[in-house]
Amino acid sequence: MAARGRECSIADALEVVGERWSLLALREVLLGERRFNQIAENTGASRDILAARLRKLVDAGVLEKRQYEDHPPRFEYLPTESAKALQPVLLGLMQWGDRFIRQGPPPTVYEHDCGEELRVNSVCAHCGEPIASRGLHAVRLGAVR
Amino acid sequence: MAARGRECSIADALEVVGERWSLLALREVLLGERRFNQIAENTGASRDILAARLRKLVDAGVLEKRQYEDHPPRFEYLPTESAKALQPVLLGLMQWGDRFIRQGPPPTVYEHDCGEELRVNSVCAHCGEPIASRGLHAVRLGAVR
DNA sequence: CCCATTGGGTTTGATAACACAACTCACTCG
DNA sequence: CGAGTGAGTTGTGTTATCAAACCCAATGGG
Repeated sequence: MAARGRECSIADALEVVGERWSLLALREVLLGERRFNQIAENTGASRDILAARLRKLVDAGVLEKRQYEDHPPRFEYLPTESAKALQPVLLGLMQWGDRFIRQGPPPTVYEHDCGEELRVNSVCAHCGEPIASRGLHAVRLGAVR
Repeated sequence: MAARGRECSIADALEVVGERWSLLALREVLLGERRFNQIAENTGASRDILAARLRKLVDAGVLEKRQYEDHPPRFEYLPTESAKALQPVLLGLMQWGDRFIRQGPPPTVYEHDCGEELRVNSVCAHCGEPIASRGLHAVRLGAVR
């Protein structure tokens, strides 16, 4: 698709999860939904598009499609390591939506195993300091094609 | 648009930044690009779509459009607090792309003010532990409309 | 003066993505 | 036998996206 523009892993990531419904389908799988009909209902995606998106996510290794019944054939979608690694991004997006887009209280609340309501903090893996826009700068950039 | 599906801030967030080019335009603004032509070239977006996306981001309060010259009128796009708050999400997406989608070395590298190459860690704001998929569970969910 | 260039878009016409409902297939259950 | 479930696919429109061309105001060079 987009063969132009800056070479960038954000762009690459969006090739896989950047289409409408992809991230919402992923949200449902990470919430524990595994079946096509449930994912369709909970996201609101139309069935044909959802089928295409799930196929793409499976092809990209984000989901695993597993047959859990032979007669009749029935399938479920499971999160891979790749999907689980994306969960903090989803949570970050959710928190951003809670704060800057939504009006009213957050519709979805998570609890961390420490017992408290979850709020995600993004910190530098080296020094542990929270990441702020002005505390970082790009030292190498992808070339613009 | 999507009036159906689970009530969810991820879905709300995607209404604003979920379309193709929105996040890439935001990436450029956060990298310091401010002018329409530069953003168009660096993302690869076509000019009409980019104009629509930028308008939407401005309307949603993610970017600020400022006139920096009167004759002829010239504009620049600046990141608001909302945009800056989204940067950790962008970085998370970039890191995920680096690790699970890309082959080869990361095209873009950031440095944190602590002097080290930036890697983002998502931790629980309360206990400071890294967030793993199995260390959390939803305690309240948005209703499915 | 005349022409090209820059900046910031809008218009146009073709192509691709999407939405919605209906349909299929392979069963199971009452 | 008929209804229901699960997991899609097919058919038919509508909408969005794309690339290229165009517009306008000003500025710079010959």
